[in-house]
Amino acid sequence: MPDADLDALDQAILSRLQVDSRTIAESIGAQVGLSAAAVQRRIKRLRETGVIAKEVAVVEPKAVGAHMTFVVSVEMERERIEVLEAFRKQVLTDGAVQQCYYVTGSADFVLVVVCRDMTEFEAFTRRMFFDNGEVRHFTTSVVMDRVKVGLTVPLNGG
Amino acid sequence: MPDADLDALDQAILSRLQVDSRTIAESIGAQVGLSAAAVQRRIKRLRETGVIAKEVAVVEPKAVGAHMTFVVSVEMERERIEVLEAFRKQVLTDGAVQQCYYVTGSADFVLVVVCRDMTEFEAFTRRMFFDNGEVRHFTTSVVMDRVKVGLTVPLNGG
DNA sequence: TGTGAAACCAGCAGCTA
DNA sequence: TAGCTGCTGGTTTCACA
Repeated sequence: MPDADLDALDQAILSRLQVDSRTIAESIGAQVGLSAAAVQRRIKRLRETGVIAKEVAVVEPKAVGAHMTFVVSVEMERERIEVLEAFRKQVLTDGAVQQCYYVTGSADFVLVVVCRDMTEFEAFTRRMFFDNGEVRHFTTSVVMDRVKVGLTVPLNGG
Repeated sequence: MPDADLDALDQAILSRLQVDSRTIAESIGAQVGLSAAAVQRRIKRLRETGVIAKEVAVVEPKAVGAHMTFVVSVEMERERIEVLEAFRKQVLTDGAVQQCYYVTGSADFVLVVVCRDMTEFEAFTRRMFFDNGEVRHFTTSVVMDRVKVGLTVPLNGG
């Protein structure tokens, strides 16, 4: 559902909801010059058309004992479609993988991985890379600071 | 606020809210064996203690014309604290930067950047890298597929 | 815009560790 | 005692006409 052409009002609504999805319609309406009901109608439409993909709670990793984050670049042995597909599936089912991007360049995949500690990360690398004959090489970067973390998308009128 | 020791009930609640923050308390309660009021109390506490950092709407990038995603590794000229701090600030204010991690290894920062098209990305690299004398080198990977994108944190009882 | 339904929130009492 | 539960009434927010 690409480009569900959104007017400035929709964009203003989205820019609020991207920051705080609990903002009540009345408050948004006051800001953008719309009645609460009108705002709710637009939000409903944004949900139905898939512009708003989902609404989620963001959990502070440290608060649940997930103290370490890693950025891992992965290079596959061969770029056969089956190999890539199998790796995709593995990634999707593994809870430690927060994000995975299939990219151009020297690496094939870039992963963001969240673990309790180094031991857990080692277990992760074993099940994901060493036990997988199709992984040629991987490079780990330890995250020292999560400078900016979000899924916010730039909106022209944002 | 590290390790606000959460029991299995809290974890079960979080695992639902991480996927869909609009899940109503009654539904969660039915699943975990708790009254709606009790669930609401716990959610409130999780918000107040910062375990739930925020609740956000996730916007489908393509739906708002953001068709391209990039993973960019950045190496700074010198690792002086001022230089790093200045870069941090720039990152935080730039809407195209969705995520930024300060990492160990050959790169200093890893960015996830979202743009409408290549032209916009070129403008981004100019203002962020070329106009910044402290950036020694950067490497761009174009994202072909966002295999897995989220901020979900693994919960032991998840 | 307004009305009905639904979800959330605060106060109270009882139970358990 | 402290903390948590379930219950209930009052309020806010939402959804639909």
